[in-house]
Amino acid sequence: MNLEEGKQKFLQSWGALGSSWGINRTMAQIHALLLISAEALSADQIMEELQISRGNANMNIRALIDWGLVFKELKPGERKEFFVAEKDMWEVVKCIIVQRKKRELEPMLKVLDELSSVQEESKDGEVFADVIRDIKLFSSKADSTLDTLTKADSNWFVGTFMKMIR
Amino acid sequence: MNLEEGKQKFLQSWGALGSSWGINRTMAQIHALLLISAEALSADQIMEELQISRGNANMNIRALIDWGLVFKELKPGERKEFFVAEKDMWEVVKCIIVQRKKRELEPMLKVLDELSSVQEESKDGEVFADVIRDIKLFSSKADSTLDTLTKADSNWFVGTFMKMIR
DNA sequence: CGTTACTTTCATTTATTTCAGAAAGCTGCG
DNA sequence: CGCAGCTTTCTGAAATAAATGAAAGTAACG
Repeated sequence: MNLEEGKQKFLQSWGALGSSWGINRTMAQIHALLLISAEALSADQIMEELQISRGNANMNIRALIDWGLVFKELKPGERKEFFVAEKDMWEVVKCIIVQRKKRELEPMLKVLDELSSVQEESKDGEVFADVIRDIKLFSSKADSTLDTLTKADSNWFVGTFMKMIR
Repeated sequence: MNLEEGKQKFLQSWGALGSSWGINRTMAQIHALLLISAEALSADQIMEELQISRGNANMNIRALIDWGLVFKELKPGERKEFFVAEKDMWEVVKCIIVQRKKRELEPMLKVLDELSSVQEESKDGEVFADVIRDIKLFSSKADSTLDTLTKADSNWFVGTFMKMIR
């Protein structure tokens, strides 16, 4: 496989992976493209490379910047904006964890708290309370674990997990 | 909040969470409904409760069974099939991890292997190789970590993570 | 100022996903 | 058989999400 084929395949696969991770296909592809670019790219270069419209490119670049996965880079003497991706995989994963945690886990914990107040003396009521308690226990644990993870640096992560998995 | 309101809210929230996890809304709601039911439910009861069609119910129950999140239960003397959910949260999460790993991580690892063969003497070629190597490293680590996790039992998980996060 | 070189927004269009309901498949029983 | 009682599969319709392209907005520079 040559470099060009490899790049195409990578863009393709990263896009597919992204779409099952709450990141839309194009957003993931832009990220992939920037990941494997030696230089910062302009919006026009991204549009050209991925064959997408200006609007689409802009919106997704913006979203990636919000997530903290991509940064603006201004070249002296150029009026265009250029973009670079965060290339440290551990940082990338941390960003994604933070976003998903915020969007999913935290709202869920809030709902679970409300649901804990349900009290009813019946078989159904008991089962309900049990399930909610279990999920809450599990979610809080996940929440604090993720907090710790996202505060940790790469070496700590590698070290701890390596020990953990023997 | 009374039990009925609580149930509705739970069905609602679990459905929303599911849909950002590659599990479709209805599938997640059926799972939620079974989770909080003291008794096994029939397809008809599920249709009634969630106001969904027979076809929809059937397809999603089937999918849940495939995933290992729901089991058939045959009541003696009844021709209907009844369904119960796996209620141990740790088992539930393990199921989901296994499915997602199979659907996402493993294909990605395969692609990365192919992409490792790309060799080209240029700045771009170098960056590409570097990125692929990093992702591969990270993914393999994630892969073996998840393997260990899914083989572990609940107590081990709780213990290790509690230690890990102080 | 006003022109130029971009960036951002937004109403439409287009693609994807999900669902209801009809039709077809089983299974067991008389 | 053939009918009753369920389960499964399929297809077109409806809902949802994403992309386009043109118009509006901004900022640097003479």
